[in-house]
Amino acid sequence: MDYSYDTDLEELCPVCGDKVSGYHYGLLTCESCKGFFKRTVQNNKRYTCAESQDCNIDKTQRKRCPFCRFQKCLNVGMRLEAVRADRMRGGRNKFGPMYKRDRALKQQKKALIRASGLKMEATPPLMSSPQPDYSFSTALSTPAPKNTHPNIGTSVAPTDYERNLYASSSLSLSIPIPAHTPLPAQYPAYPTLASHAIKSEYPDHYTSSEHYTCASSPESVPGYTYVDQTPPGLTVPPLVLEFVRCEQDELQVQSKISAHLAHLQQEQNSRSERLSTFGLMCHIADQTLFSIVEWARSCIFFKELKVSVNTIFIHFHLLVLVHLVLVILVLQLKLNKNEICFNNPAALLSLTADVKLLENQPYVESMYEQVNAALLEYTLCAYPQFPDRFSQILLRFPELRALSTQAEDYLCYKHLSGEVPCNNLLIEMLHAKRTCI
DNA sequence: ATAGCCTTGACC
DNA sequence: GGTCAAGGCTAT
Repeated sequence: MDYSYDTDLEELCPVCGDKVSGYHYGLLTCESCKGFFKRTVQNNKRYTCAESQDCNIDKTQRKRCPFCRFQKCLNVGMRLEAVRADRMRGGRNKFGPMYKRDRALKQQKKALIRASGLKMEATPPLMSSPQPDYSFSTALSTPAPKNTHPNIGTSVAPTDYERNLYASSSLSLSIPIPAHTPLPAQYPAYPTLASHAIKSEYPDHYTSSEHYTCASSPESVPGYTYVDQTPPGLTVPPLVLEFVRCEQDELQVQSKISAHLAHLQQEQNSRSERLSTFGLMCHIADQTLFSIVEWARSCIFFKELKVSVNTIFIHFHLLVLVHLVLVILVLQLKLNKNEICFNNPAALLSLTADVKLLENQPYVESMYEQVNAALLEYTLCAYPQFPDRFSQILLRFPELRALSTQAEDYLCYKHLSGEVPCNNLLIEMLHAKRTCI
């Protein structure tokens, strides 16, 4: 296996693909995009796009359209609030711990992949499949998903980006999904620094308003403080490795959610009829849904599934709920990062048991078995002192499903009483599922 | 206006 | 005292 691509990819600026020079305004970017972002925010610049606001931003073309470049900066998660209103130089900001943690996670991931790569060269994978045609090694013959930065090479406004998730030719839904709640065509009219509408780093009293800290502030990432350490000398099953590999960049997911929340907050402040807390949560759940769809698009299982993936997407709203419940699981069971990787595939595959019209049932079943086998192998190796860890984890899935069903019913009820925001994707998927099954 | 290099300063 | 992300400076 060739891991150099993954390693190299982490060195690329998510905005233009140039060489990364360090963490700037919330994430790893190149020096030029750092400067561009700083100039734009500090000088409160306004740009317009001469084309259709979807210009491609790469190293050679980044100068051509500052509008789309700035839009992309925001889309990938660069933080307005990291630009200092008082222009104070030097020192450290509140993102310090987040950078540190991200670095540690990247290091862990790299070490895990490298160590397993060396091991796999020496010894063949332990796993065997009852149906060789569907075995993981076969699946891997397709290029493994390597792009952890789905936005690279594209410059899309949130609306376009979200629409693109469903317009993809290979993975589009067979059911019509109406356009998502429209976000402004212009890039979010970010508040001016002078107005202090953005919580700035300094002086610290701006922090009295918690509007822009939300869930993604470095000190509040509940549940996702993984209890990791893969024991030295452990042979990690290739499937686990694959999940670790196709996991999305956590910092970017956080940044995107944060940017979305900031945007919602701004909308809340400007619109006359404000959303209820429940309405806001629906928006946030939608955002999570996009993350999961993104994950699925890069996951080997779904690349292989091809046709029946449409059916499975319909179940994604359940996964959003599963995700929320997972936070509780993490706290209760102290799952480590490698086990967390099983959440999406395992939960998803177990949920597909409900799908009556699954076109490729044997493949799904085979994958489900492989996911379980890999998890079993991993838990036995990593926790020999807790032989029932595997069954403990597995036992939680019925609970998750039960909770998902409850949440689904609640969502339906809320929908019927008109409390779900228009064009909510969760609802659309719920409808699609009911008409499909 | 851009982007590469320089200076600064809180935190380890 | 070293690190490294802030802001600053300045050729292009």
